[in-house]
Amino acid sequence: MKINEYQECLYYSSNALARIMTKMADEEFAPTGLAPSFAFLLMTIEKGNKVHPKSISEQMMLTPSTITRLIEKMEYRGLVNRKTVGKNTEVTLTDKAKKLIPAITKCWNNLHKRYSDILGENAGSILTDKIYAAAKTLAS
Amino acid sequence: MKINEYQECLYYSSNALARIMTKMADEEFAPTGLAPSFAFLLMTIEKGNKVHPKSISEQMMLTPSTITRLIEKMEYRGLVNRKTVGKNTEVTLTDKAKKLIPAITKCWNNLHKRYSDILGENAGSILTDKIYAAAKTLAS
DNA sequence: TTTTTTTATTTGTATGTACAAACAATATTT
DNA sequence: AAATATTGTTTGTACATACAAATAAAAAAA
Repeated sequence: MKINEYQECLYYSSNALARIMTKMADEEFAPTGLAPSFAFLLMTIEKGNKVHPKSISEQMMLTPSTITRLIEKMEYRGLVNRKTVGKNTEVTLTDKAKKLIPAITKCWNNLHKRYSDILGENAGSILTDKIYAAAKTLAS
Repeated sequence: MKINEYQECLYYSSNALARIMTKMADEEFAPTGLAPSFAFLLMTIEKGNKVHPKSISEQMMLTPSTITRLIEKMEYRGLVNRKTVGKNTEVTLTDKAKKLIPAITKCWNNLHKRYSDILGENAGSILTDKIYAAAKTLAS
């Protein structure tokens, strides 16, 4: 089966949407002073206990090296701590970061509201599900 | 409406899918020696005439500055020519690039086949449509 | 117990993309 | 015609992400 137009290409469309969503997320998370991936990192650490880069990487669907880089920066900003235990690294939130969590959650909800208002709550939710399912399927 | 999991977030899901698709596209376009965005740039120029960065930027849904950067690199590699006409820039393919077009098209079809085989031809196509539509809606 | 393999993490380096500002040309208003 | 605004393009700079290689620890096999 041949394709003729970009919009019929999943590489093209998914990247286009991702860029738009990233911009929107940048704007919505701006009040926290964090780019969205950092906010997600903090949320991921907050959610779990005994949080290691490997598991963060799986949850966030980013490579381990990217996680290391994110953690480095958050450590530098005094938002996470790192403790090496054998070959593992345990990552925890600092108090400063814990205080940020409510603001992050709020921004996250605002982001959700912003695109839901445009796409429709239901349509947005279904689309998100389908995209996630496709990502999972294609990743394996 | 509150969300609790990443997979319910369109920013998260769309970026996850985009990363996977980018990797897949990198692999499929590798035989051409071009990263997918360069291949798309060449296809865009080939499709039109009197091709200016502005219109390329609209078709590819990338910013003008990104297009300038892509063009620069392709010019350096002898694949496109640039001619300044007033405040506009006319971009054209070199013969070397024209000879590449069939291989690019082939890779593009391979990419399409690869994810269609996993997602199903129809499901993939519908998903792509919906993603594209959402991108367009959110961009305006 | 030594050797080999696997796993987790980090480091060096590269790339795609964007924003903001600069520049340059055209169009509009006065 | 001069002044102003708009438009198209490029440049300086920054950032998120990844790959491949290096390191280090743990697990499995010999």
